[in-house]
Amino acid sequence: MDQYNPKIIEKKWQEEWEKKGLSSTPVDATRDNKMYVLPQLPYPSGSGLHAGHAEVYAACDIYARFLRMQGKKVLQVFGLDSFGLPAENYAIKTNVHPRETINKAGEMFCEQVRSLGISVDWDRFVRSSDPNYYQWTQWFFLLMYKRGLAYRKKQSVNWCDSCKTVLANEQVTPQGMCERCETVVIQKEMEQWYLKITEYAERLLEGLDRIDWPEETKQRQRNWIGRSEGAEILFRIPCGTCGKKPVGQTISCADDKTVAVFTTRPDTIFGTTYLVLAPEHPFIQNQKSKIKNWNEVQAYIEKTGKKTELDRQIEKEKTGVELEGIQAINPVNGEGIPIWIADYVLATYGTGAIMAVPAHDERDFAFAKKFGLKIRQVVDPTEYFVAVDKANVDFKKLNEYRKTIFVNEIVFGAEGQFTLAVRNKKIMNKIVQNCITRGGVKGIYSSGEESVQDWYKTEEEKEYRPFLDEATAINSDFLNDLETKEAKEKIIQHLEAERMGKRHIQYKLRDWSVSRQRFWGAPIPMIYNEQRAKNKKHYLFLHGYRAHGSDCFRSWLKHELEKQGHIVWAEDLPNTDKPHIDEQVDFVLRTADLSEDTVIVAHSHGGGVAFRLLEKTKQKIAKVVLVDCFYKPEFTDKKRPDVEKSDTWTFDFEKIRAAADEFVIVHDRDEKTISKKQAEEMAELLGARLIFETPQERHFTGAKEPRILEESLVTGLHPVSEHDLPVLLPDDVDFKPTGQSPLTYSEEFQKGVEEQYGKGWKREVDTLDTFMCSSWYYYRYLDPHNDTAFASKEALKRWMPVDFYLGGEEHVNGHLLYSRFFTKVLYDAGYIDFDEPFLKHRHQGLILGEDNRKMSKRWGNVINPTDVVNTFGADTVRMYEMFMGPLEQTKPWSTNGVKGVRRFLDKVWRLHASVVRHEPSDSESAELDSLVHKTVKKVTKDLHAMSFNTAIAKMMELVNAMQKEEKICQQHFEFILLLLSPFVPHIAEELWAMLGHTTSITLESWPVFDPSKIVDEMVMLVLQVNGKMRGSIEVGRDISDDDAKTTALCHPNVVKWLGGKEPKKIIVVPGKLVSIVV
RNA sequence: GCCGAGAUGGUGAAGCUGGUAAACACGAGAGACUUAAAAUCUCUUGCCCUCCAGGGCUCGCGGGUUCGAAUCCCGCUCUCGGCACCA
Repeated sequence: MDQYNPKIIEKKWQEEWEKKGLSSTPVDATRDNKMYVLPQLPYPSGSGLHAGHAEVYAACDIYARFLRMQGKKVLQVFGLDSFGLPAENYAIKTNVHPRETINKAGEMFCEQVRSLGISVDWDRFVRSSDPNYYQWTQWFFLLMYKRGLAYRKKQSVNWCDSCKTVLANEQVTPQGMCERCETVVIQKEMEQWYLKITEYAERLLEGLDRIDWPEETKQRQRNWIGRSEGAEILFRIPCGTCGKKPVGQTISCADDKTVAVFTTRPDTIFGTTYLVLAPEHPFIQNQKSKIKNWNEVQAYIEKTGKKTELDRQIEKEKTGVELEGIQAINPVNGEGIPIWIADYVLATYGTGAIMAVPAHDERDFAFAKKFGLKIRQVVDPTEYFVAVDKANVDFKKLNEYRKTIFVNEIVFGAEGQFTLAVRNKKIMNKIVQNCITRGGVKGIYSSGEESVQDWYKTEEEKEYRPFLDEATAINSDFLNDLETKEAKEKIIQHLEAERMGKRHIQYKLRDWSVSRQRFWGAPIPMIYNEQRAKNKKHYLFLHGYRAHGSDCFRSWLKHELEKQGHIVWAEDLPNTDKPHIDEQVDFVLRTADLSEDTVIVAHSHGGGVAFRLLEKTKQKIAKVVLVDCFYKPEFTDKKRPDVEKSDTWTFDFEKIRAAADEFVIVHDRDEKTISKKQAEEMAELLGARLIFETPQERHFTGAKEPRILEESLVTGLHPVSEHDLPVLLPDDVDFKPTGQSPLTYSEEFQKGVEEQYGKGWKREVDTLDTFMCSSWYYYRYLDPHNDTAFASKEALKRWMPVDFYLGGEEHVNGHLLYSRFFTKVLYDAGYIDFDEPFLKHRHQGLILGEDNRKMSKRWGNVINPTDVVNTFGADTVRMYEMFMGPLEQTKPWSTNGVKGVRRFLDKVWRLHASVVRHEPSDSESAELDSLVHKTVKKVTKDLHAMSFNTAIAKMMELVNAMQKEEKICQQHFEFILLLLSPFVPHIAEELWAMLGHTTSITLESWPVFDPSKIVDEMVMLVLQVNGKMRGSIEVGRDISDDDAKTTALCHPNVVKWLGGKEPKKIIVVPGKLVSIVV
């Protein structure tokens, strides 16, 4: 017989499988029998496949093959994440087009992956840089835009000066470096596209509880999202000239300003002794004229602005400058307090301003101490002590308490004596009642008492440190004596009633910046018209039922817009109490002019007026913003007796749609009168951008809503029509980085845009972050050739969600979070009926070099899996990587280990020579028969649990046992081949064929064990005397407990160790042991 | 500083809801086959005392619960990962 030669058989079977289409996706999959196995999308780097990739593909493939044999309909596909920086950087160096580089690298990568023998459906292969792929990446961007989740904003961003691009927060290392090139990242003010992932913060948190992911990974996402509960509180800054002092809501002077702060401890507001603003806070520039030490302030702002993230970390000493000449008023007691700016307050978190409570916050304390600011305690820092005997404490209960509350435990004094120190008198009493038994309490003291002070505080500790715990409020007026929890509740209610603050939940998560000033990515499918954006606009405000031109947000907005030089028309419409839209439209047409720079802002009932107006006019206008509008009255006549009947509200939406460049619908998320559904319908009719918002006041009835109006009033910006996708990457591009997007200089790129959209319109020249490509690729696998949708409804329903996803830990707060976000957006938009993409997710462990260091060219310890495939065979590589240790664990490579696995496969090969055709009972021991069935059981269980290493160990055990037999029956050999086939498909297939089979082993069913054969007739009973093992006996499986006891007591070793004493107690664990206590 | 994961032979690691710690593999040692080497096969291999028999010790450290703890509880040490002036 021939030698085992993987080089020949592996190639042979790979071709055979492909020819027969054995890895094609089954057509008869249903939601119940399907399994979607997903290896993470790789970037095909020039260095090719590395050991970690091989681990992922091997593990997924073993699992997929196993599932197929179990009758599941498996989808397994492979693709490439082929947009991105490395190819572009290479292009800059060599002037070779990135498409060429990446296609070449991709082909090589695919070749390497194929050589591992993985059973993926190659017909569904996708590449994110192919136009029929990125067309849909662009489609997702438009979906986000239409739903108000994509917006453009100028703000400070992470800039890598070497890559010449903006980076997402997720792409900046903790040291403040660019993830890719390790250049120090700087902050730069730039206009950028963002995706509003923050909108989904709460749902991204909530969804984590429903998915099977590593607990650690979920925790990391929770931390990254960073939810804190607290309050936003308004502090008034009086004008300083009129001399009046505002208290709470009372407005003393029209020139008073307010600054909002966020705090998680609103209960400590009476301890606020100063405010601190971030140096970038816009309020500061606003107050330039009033700040007496402006030069000093400005110098400080400049100095801190130049600091990099890194500098900020190194510098621990607090710095800051007081804003002289102004002060803030504490809304709860009217006290005037100083305002400082300092860079320990971050502009990007909360409101960029804090109320400083130095007595109860370490950072504020350090700052106050340095600058000599007042410190006022408002939470009682007293510790209460209970002196007791250790023996009298019920530690179990005490530990229960310690899980939830602050209990300090200090041992001191004579032996066995100690005290409990508790921060809170009520809780202390509870502990005394519940946790201290028998002898009871020797005494109760508080830290105020002199005798106690020496017990627990050294001289050094007696000095005040900020006390951060939750306890009882003091020096706090109406909050006094309340516990922190109650005090928080009360102060929030108070502030809300006074309109000086509100409950607020703050997240650390920030919106995802997706623009890149790079060439090799999907173009952002937007067009802009600079002139239109700059033009002075003519705003037309159309108010609602029973309202006036100056009502709700409009008076504030009018003021703002006029300040910017725009013209605002905001007249009262006739008959606001009994509105008729035709009459109102006539009035508008008589008194206002429409032009191509007109923007209509309509509220509520005003929407009807806007629609009729657009029907009647021939003038095309720039934009229509519909705030909480409706296009047909939904309420009954009883509720709104004076509003026209719905039959007069019929509109020609085609005409309306043609009358304006763009429509935006802003809708109160919680609005009851006008349903969300109507807003969605209207958006569909108008092709409008739909932004759901939580206004500060219901139905946008009064408060300023700057964020949303800023975003919805923008003009000169358009999405590319869906039918015009993809926006193709042009070829005439100079890659050299200039800080401007390379697409800026492409003529080809802008060709035809003006013809189609009008003069002055141009394409957006930035490209999308590659993470956008990889946020949805698992949907494209379902239906990769579809050119009418990213995937058909039918395919989505059949295959999603992903049943098993294997990928790297480095993507926890990037790719994995973004993918969940995309999926939730698709769910909201009605494309899918689930909102978590990956049901079960695991990370492969990092594979280290043989020297236990990270594989790196620098150490010369890189293992190229393809080399190993060439020397030992793909089967060996697959099996070795699984045998190294648990899938999720970091583990070092060992060439000797590889040899060991190859040795094992050689052994299996040689086993074939001993195979004879007969029944198991004819020649072999019953033990081997039993071991075969036990192995089937164990391997099946381990594969379900992804414990590949132990499954392999068990199979090795079986093979070792088989090897000792002179002859083995064919049936047994087939069992082991079937078990091995997911791991080492090539050799299994070859041996299977050598047995005379003409069909592929991959089409066989997974073996089933016979439960009667895995039960041993005789079992070992372990004998213990006083908990120590003293011997063992072999007994029948069905021995009774009494018989077991009797037999055990007769055992010579037991007799010896009993030493003639009478057993006090005998414990029998059936089938396992007898434990005798004397 | 905060959050998380982990620590078992010379090495990678097994060890189920507490019940013979070290399965499987690597490495090492001895032997068989061979002129020799490679390959293969057999045996030994946690540590200590001992010719053997046998005994003692051992899962990072210290306690506790239990007839019995690698496993459960408490405290500590160290290693690795994440976050970090997030109010």
